[in-house]
Amino acid sequence: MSDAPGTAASGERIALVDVNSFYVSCERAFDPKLAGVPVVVLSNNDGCVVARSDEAKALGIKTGTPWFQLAESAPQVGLIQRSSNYELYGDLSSRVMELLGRYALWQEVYSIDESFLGLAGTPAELDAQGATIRAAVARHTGLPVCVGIGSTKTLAKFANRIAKQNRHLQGVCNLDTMDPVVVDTIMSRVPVTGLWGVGSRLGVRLAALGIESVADLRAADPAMIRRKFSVILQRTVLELNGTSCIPLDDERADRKQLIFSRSFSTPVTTLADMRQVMSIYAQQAAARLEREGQQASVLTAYAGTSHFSTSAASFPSATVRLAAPTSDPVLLSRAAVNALDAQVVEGVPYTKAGVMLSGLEAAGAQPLFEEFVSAQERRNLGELLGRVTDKYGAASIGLGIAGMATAKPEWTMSRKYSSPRYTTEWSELPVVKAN
DNA sequence: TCTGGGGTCCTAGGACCC
DNA sequence: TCTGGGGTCCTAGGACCC
Repeated sequence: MSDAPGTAASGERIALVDVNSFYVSCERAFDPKLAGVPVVVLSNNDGCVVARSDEAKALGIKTGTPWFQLAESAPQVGLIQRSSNYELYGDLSSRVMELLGRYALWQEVYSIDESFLGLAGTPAELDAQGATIRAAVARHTGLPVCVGIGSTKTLAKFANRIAKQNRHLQGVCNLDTMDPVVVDTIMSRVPVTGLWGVGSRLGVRLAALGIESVADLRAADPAMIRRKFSVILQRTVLELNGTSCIPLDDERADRKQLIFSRSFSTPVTTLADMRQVMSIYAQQAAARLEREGQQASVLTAYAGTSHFSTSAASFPSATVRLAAPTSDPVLLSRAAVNALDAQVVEGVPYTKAGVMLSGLEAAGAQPLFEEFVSAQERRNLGELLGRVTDKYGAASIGLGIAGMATAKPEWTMSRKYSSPRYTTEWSELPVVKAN
């Protein structure tokens, strides 16, 4: 088992470390007023709840709740809201990840607030390592983490969930040092949809077979699961039984697609405005592509009306294959604008739009042809735009109809409750006073 | 009035080729 | 009425994740 490809070596265990209520914890790390009170962080456009403090959870607030439904009663219940501040979260994330890496044999950063770590030692030593990691992150970043330890990724994820839900474990759950009878009991109480990889759709289909708890799925026949569901769910069954089959991804593969998508603060109803949207979004996407050293060969431009609107729905979308892989903002912008032109209907209230780039590959290959500008000049232009926007913000420079630095278009995203960029902007550094 | 954004993987089916 | 058998590539859709 432990010698199979992609599994932890003998004696090794997998830890899953994640930050509790990550976005809320980031806000709290810089604003003491937020400690101990219900706090929610909102999605772009201050649309809906994406992170909740324990106190907010205790108020019964669910992830995805639209802010407008909470706004009125918020002052009465003492609920505080923040717009999402991705610069802050991204910066704290990299600090946490760097720190975690110091304690591990290997590390796979799984998301903005989660990392798998390879640990070695006796079960008791692993308990101690978990506590050490937790204390170190708290001391260096002010963020609370939980640590789940198991012999497979799925079990580590499960252990992490147990650590979060049971205060007395003090943030660390090691399945190897728990009484197996207790583990069985917990597994028979946790619904199968609480597992990594089992969502609500699978939950319904599994329930029809009488598989409702984690323990039920662990006891299921892997071959039957494979037949009736998929290899993915079969892997989950095997992993629950201690056989590692989800490979480690310590080398982050290049991404395969890139999406720049936003909802508007006010609907876009004219073709002229939509052209501007497409131009700006495509340039944003191009800038990311440039930063990652990649090129795209396929572009999809899309827009849509509100899913909550009662008037006729409209979801125009067009995909174009580019003449050659590119990260050139000029070409991508032109492609995006042209792609959607024929499908956008004047007068329809579009509430969101996006540009998706796919067929990505590493940059470096020479373009197959040149138009008016040489490839080298184009590269320089893309890099220049990237450098300027990195330094002065996305609105500081743009091509053609996207160059609107003086008047921000009315539809641009709103973030009314944003905290300062404490760690990434000199002028917004927190000020500490000692008395 | 007001409801996010960004990814991955697997599977089935069609186009096309020999 | 009979009307092969593969293989590959691509895409759309479904499901999941944070």
